[in-house]
Amino acid sequence: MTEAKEAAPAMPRLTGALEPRASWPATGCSLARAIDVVSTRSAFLLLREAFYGTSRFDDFATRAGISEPVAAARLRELVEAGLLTRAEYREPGQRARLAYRLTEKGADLFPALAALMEWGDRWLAEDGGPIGLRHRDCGEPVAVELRCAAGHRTSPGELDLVHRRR
Amino acid sequence: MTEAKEAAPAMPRLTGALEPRASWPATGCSLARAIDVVSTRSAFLLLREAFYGTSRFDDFATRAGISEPVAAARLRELVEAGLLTRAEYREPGQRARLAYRLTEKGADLFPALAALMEWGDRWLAEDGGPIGLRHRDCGEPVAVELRCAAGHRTSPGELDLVHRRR
DNA sequence: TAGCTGGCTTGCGCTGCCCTAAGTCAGTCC
DNA sequence: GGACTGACTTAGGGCAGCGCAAGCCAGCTA
Repeated sequence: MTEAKEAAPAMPRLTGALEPRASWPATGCSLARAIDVVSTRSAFLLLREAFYGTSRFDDFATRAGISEPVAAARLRELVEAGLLTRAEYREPGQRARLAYRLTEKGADLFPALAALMEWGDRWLAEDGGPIGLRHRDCGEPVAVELRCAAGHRTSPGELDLVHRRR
Repeated sequence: MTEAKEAAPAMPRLTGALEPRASWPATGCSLARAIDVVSTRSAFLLLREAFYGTSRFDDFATRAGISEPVAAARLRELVEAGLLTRAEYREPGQRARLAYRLTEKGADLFPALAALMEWGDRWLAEDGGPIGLRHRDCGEPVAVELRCAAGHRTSPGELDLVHRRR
């Protein structure tokens, strides 16, 4: 809540057929499609728990802090969307249970969740947030970065948006 | 919809006070807080347009493909949350208009949106998605990466989750 | 002064997300 | 064979997000 003397952050630049913005519709936008898959708060929280290693129905509901009907509905949707799989497993002397596990498609959302969490740590938490990521091999903190294929670390202002051939 | 012979992707590991997961609640989770700020589809789409350089009310509504009442409500919320600012500007001979611009806080969400878009490109688009990011200086494509402070590129399976001192 | 335009607001009704509370059902444990 | 547990489903109701269709107002243009 400091006084905003905003220095208008630099943004990506539209290039080629994308310029001006008014000349094209955003149909087929991959961001919109991604949001259609994980739009709800409950879906995000269930995925968070999946990344924390949760696999059982009741654990998902209580740890994500959502009701069982919502957990059931959302887990079903995430399975249908291919982000989770249900696998039967049986501990000795126990009856068969269902475990929900991330598929490769679901696991590949990790950077997006990590980026959101990092933003929340930076802008919404008083103390930097309760949970951090560390590289196991070297113990250093891990952050989300935008890098080009040549290895340069980039900021949004250094980027061009390009229209891919279709 | 291929047959799932999933090889269970490696996930981050809980360490220290975070292990086992059942021993702590996720109160104060930065991901949950971030989602509370930008939970709705319309908020994401408006932010997308802000990153594309849109600044006027009508343009936001039509380019994001949402109705004006929703655009008005969501823009107001995003301003209140500090992601956008309203600035009056006047072109010569025109009356004053309002421009919505990203604040530093809003602009800092770019990696998260880029990560979601990248995921959508990879898993939901047939052809890799309509829009790509390039590094202006070298022309190389840009991707979201998880890197530790020592510069190592990491995958989720190489990460530890740690509890930050409070 | 009358019209036009940008930037909204208001009033509807629909749908979807979410909650609580209660019920179901299969398999184990005692 | 009765209780228990995990994994759900069903029922009922509230509220939020959304679209459509109007309406409103300030300032500029004619």
